[in-house]
Amino acid sequence: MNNSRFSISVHILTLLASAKGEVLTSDYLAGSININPVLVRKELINLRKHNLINSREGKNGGAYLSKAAKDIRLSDVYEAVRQSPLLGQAKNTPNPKCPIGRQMDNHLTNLYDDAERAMVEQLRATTLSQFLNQFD
Amino acid sequence: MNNSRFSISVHILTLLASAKGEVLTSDYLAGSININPVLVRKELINLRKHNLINSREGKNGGAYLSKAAKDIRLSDVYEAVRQSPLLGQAKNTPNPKCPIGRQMDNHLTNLYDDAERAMVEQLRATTLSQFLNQFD
DNA sequence: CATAACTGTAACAATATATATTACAATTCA
DNA sequence: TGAATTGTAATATATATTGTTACAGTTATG
Repeated sequence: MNNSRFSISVHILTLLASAKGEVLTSDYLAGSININPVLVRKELINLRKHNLINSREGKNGGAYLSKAAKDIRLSDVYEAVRQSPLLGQAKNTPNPKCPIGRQMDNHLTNLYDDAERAMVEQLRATTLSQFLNQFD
Repeated sequence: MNNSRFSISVHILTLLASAKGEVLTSDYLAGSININPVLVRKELINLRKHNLINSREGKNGGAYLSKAAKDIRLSDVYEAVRQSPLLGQAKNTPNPKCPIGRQMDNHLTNLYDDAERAMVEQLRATTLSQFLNQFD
């Protein structure tokens, strides 16, 4: 990952889980997270695309979880916000004339896949419900 | 991590391991990686600080591994370039008035520590020597 | 001992990415 | 119909990454 989208999405989902089915507005969510409401709405759209939340337009609209918090694993959240490999591949293209350089990307990609998989497995161990239960 | 420094450092170390003790110049390394030599020199300084390489100034100068490739684990490289948690904490400070928001950073930090630890353990499984052996 | 080949390092420029803001159409409730 | 809200685009601002230039300091070697 590259930014703080995972943090923001976990924060949103934790708030929704604590709301027990009530809808929360993007303004309310943004107020707790302390970021711009438009960013929250963008994240909500992404989370909805990944079937983690639903939202309602119009007056009394807002967002709510689309399934029970115990059925959402933090790995699901990670996968929803993931856009590029965890360990940043360099932008440059290694020199194809160099026998090491020209194979580097392949081997690094394999290595990164394994490393990222290990991390996702760890995230899979925690459900949203468990995460929420840690809060007082 | 945030950038491609891990990739660059692994690339550098792989080239040095393949050179079997011969020194390589930052210009040569930069040519294989296809980045600016100054960036390579900066990475070399960091790798040296972490006791992975040594370097010699002046004519016929350059860099070389400071220990056997089999004694360098890819987790060592990760730790050398690591500067911030793997999963980016958001820049914003959650609203301290929100009972969820005010505890969020703590719980996220614990979560991230566990996730990152799992990934580092996976990297620890591969030595630089093993990584190099994958190349034709 | 002069010269060429290097590293070390600072200062700065360019580019890319992330985040924030503004604005407003579309939707829904009451 | 009016108020509250999402959805979304366009644009601005901030921050981070990467690249460049320049040059002082170091070392090997003829």
